[in-house]
Amino acid sequence: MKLEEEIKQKEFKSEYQKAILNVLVTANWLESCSNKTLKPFGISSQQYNVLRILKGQGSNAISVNDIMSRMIDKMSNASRLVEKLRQKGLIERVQCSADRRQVDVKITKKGLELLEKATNQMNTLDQLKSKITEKEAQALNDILEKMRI
Amino acid sequence: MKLEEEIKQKEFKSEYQKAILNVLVTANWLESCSNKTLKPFGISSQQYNVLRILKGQGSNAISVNDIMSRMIDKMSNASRLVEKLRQKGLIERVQCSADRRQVDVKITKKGLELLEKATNQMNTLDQLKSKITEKEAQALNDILEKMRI
DNA sequence: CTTAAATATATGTATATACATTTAATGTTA
DNA sequence: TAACATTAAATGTATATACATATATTTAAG
Repeated sequence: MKLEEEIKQKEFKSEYQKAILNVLVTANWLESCSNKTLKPFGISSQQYNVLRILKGQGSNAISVNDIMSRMIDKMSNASRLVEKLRQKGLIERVQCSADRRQVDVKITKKGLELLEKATNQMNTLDQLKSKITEKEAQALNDILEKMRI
Repeated sequence: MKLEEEIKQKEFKSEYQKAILNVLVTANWLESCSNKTLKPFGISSQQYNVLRILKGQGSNAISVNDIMSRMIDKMSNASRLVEKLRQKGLIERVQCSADRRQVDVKITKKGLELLEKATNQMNTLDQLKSKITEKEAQALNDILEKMRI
């Protein structure tokens, strides 16, 4: 969908200004799609992100700090997200014996099951394949990574 | 900055999955830059966005609904944002006489002044020009708009 | 060993989002 | 015109973010 329609603005200063707005609008749109899909599972997209990070660690527990550094959304309240997931029984928290400041976090069986079901419903990725080519996806990645220098 | 470093993930399913993550990470990064710049002015990036929308209307007042439809971030609480801006004296709110459900919102002189100062500090745009070419910006816009179909 | 610095996590506060619901005003239609 | 639907805005609740600060623990320096 055209940016012009999306935010009802007719003119832009430059392609650069459009680029910034387009990135923001697209991220918002993606986030909103995810949240809609995840709602029936009772988790937010941030909580989903944490579960995926934990699954990526296999059976290894990782610290809250590690989770933070792997999150898409900037830091800060990983510990609160982890606590929410614990309350739902989707993760386990154990104080690390080697370093008692640290908390080892691990996904539970229940968490893995929910994650799998949710991931099956997350079809943004498959849909994307029908919208842009692989070359376009690559170009997008290159340009976005240049932006963030 | 490479996505791999940004979220400490070594492998991705596909360029498509990377694309989605890259958009989210970049938006987050942009948002965070804006917030840092705006902090000294005492407004959030959402409030800044509202002020820009109002400035775009020149001396015309527009409704809360109009503001909502022009916002980058999805709807919902435009009325609360407007209230915050009113408390700071940056906008004015007048009940519309033609339709008493509506509220006409207009930026104040103080709001315009703050907006101008803040905009001068928002150098993301200028910085972007040194990072990607205009063609790349165009390509980015095309691809992102295809994504959102 | 003791004190100071650094680290890991948690918490407090203000702000924002999402979604549902409410309230008031306006439109529509039988 | 009365009844119902629609619209504009506001509000309630749960969740998330940003930033600062607090607490506990570990590391480093003297």
